Amino acid sequence: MSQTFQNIKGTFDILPDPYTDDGGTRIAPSAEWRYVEGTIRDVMERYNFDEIRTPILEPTELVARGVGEATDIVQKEMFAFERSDTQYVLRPEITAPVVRSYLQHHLDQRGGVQKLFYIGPCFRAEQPQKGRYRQFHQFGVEVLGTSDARADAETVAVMMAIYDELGIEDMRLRMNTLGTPDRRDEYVQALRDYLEPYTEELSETSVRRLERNPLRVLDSKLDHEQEILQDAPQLIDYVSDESRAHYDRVQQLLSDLGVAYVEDPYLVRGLDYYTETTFELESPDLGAQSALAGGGRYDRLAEVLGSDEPVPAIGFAAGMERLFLALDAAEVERPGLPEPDVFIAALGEEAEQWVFRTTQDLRSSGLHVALDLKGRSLKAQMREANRQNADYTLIIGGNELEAEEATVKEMEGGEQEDIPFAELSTYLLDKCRPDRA
RNA sequence: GUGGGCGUAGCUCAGUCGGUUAGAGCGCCAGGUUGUGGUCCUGGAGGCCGUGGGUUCAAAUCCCACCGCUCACCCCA
Repeated sequence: MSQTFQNIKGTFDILPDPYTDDGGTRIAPSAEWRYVEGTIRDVMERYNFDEIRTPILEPTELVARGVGEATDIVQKEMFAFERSDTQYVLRPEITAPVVRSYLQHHLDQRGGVQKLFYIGPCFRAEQPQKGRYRQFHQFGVEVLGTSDARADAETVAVMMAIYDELGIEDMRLRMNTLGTPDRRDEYVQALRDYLEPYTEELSETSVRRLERNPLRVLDSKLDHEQEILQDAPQLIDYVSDESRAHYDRVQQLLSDLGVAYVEDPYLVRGLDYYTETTFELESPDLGAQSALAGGGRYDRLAEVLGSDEPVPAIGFAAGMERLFLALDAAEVERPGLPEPDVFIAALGEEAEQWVFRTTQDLRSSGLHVALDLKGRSLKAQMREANRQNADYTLIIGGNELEAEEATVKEMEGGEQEDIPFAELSTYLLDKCRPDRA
């Protein structure tokens, strides 16, 4: 290999053409990213979400609080650094930044409920492995300023709509409620009491979790632990009547919308500011990395971030890389490179000059026009036109300049006709872009 | 941090009981009469065989070290 630079480990370049990275993952071409992002934006717009863009750089403290001091993310998996006594972090997720922005700019004063969506890169410092990058890309929404069950339902609905719109069908939506922190404490106590006698049989991980983050024990993937958990107390039996009613309402709304889901009492989140509804979307096609998106209510986060007033809120976050895996698995058709309407081939210096100028004119009129920039032979220019899949190729040489007519070749069939220079743009627009003609 | 795998052309990969000038397919470039693409034919460019050291008459091939990449474990917003 040569001595040039390499991209940072765990990052990847998005190129005009698709390729396979060293880990064997297909990296989608830029046109596909554009298409997918465009579709996400379209659906978001239809659901009346407004875009928010926050900096990639945030104060470390914001993320530490927003994600939870005790979590591994904050402990060791963030890109954090110091400069002139300020602690910076490359954001590992976008919920805390959005809430920060909401509070900072008093977005509640825009009136009504704030329905925001975002899409952009995030960072983790963890060891990269297959499909898990240090720079990855997320999209999601945050609905701030209401605890109404309809906000929960709309959040789930817009998430589902995006995957539907993109043509991903094999999905499973799991839902649960966490209730409120006070009731959860009671539940955690009950869970601890229940698991106490089994301590010997639990894995190291689970014992550690039982200490630090007891709800996550429910996440265990070990069969024998799942057996133990079979008869464990259920969170749902501990939540308040209000929480229960909220959850029922959310479920009813989703059913009304025709959104299918399964209840999963073991779907949990560890931190206190997560409340009430929680959900996760997974695709069985993806094996181990099946989670496409997840979210839930975080009615206490704003206060954790310093707000005097609580800001009830719910959102979801989803990974772009995962989404592409799902699109690949589902063999969903995506657009390729944009192809030129017209390639203009020039023969000789005089023609080159005319072509260069005319190219600009045709572009101004709305056509996608390509030309040779290397002074190559006509044959090479034709080859190039073919490679780029141009619909038409114009051939301009001495004869054409003399007659003031372009030789216009329709590439698929190969027929040629002469079109007077004066009529060129009308002719081509009519053929290639009837909507703009 | 721990364990495994892999580094040969732009890409995918052959080639290792050590032995002429290191190969294929694809891609790229150029020709196959004057100014015409795709298919076909011909030719060409492009490699410090990851780096450094060692063994040997001789190393892509054997040995050692290093570097890089990668997968898995841990963890997962």
